[in-house]
Amino acid sequence: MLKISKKADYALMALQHIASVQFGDVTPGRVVNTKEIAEEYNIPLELLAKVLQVLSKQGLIESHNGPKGGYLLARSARQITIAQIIESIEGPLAITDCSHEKDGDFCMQREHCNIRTPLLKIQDSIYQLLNNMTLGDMMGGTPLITIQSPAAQGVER
Amino acid sequence: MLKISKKADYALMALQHIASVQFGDVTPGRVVNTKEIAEEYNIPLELLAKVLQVLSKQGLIESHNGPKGGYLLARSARQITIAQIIESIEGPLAITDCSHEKDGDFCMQREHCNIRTPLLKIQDSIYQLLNNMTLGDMMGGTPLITIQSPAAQGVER
DNA sequence: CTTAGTACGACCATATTGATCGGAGATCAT
DNA sequence: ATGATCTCCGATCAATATGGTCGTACTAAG
Repeated sequence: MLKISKKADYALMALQHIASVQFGDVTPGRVVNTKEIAEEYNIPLELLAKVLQVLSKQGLIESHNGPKGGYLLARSARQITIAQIIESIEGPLAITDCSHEKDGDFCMQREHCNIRTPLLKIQDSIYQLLNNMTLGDMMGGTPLITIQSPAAQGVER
Repeated sequence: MLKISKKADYALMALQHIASVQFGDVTPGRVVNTKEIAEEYNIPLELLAKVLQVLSKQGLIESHNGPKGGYLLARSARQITIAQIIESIEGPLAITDCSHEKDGDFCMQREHCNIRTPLLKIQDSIYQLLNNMTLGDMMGGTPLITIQSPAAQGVER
């Protein structure tokens, strides 16, 4: 059903939370630890920890060790796109198996496959969609998302 | 990774094939049986059969029993959208679990969930994308996707 | 040097999906 | 009518992905 995984969900929630604390009015610049997020959103602590580790390794957030430690956004919320977040957790967007096939690495039906090209177009459109929306947009502040999907420029129907 | 299932893949291939036979130059109007499609695209016969049965039950194709039997599109290729095909097989498009929650049927983190609204916007955009492309578009060699700039206007929190 | 936190890797349980098997019911040709 | 060919339908199995857990090591602040 084209679902995104729970881990990715958790990643989005966590990043939204971190961003809102970091740029919020109350305690701006404060680091946020795993436990705080887990409790706020009822996310299993250990699982969330792993998600945050991945995000950290991917360079979306910075980790600070030790007591009083926690996580911080690595860049501005406007510079983190939804696509980046989801791909950090789930790997490259691939609507269909043959999306990133190298030469000589075909699926069984590739030979006469008639749907690869259109599917890749669709995939590209979805990617544009996700990549044109940032964490900043998600937070309400000033929602400026502009989607001009390139794949969409086709003829009208 | 936002992947669509193999069954849905098969459904798309099969429908594309049926459509191209039905409206092709060679033997227009001919019915197509399961075996022919399975062999052409290297799809496991039994699995494809089940997929076609579902498509038939969903009213996308008509089945004709007995020898010389097979399948026909139930309507014109331009009236069958990619969204309809995929949803026939995979059920309603749901990018996230809470997409179609009824009242009182919350996910654990719904209470403080901060990402539901933006995700629903994204989902809607993807749906538009899939619903604006038809089987007919897929065949014409020039797939014309039309997105009407969707999602993220005014994500309020 | 103790404590509170992250980092990391191995691990299990369950759900989903892909795929298979067996038979029942139609339909057409002969 | 009868058999061959086809769809129809339900049950089942295997593989994979996913969600979730555990234990331990490492780091930094007090």
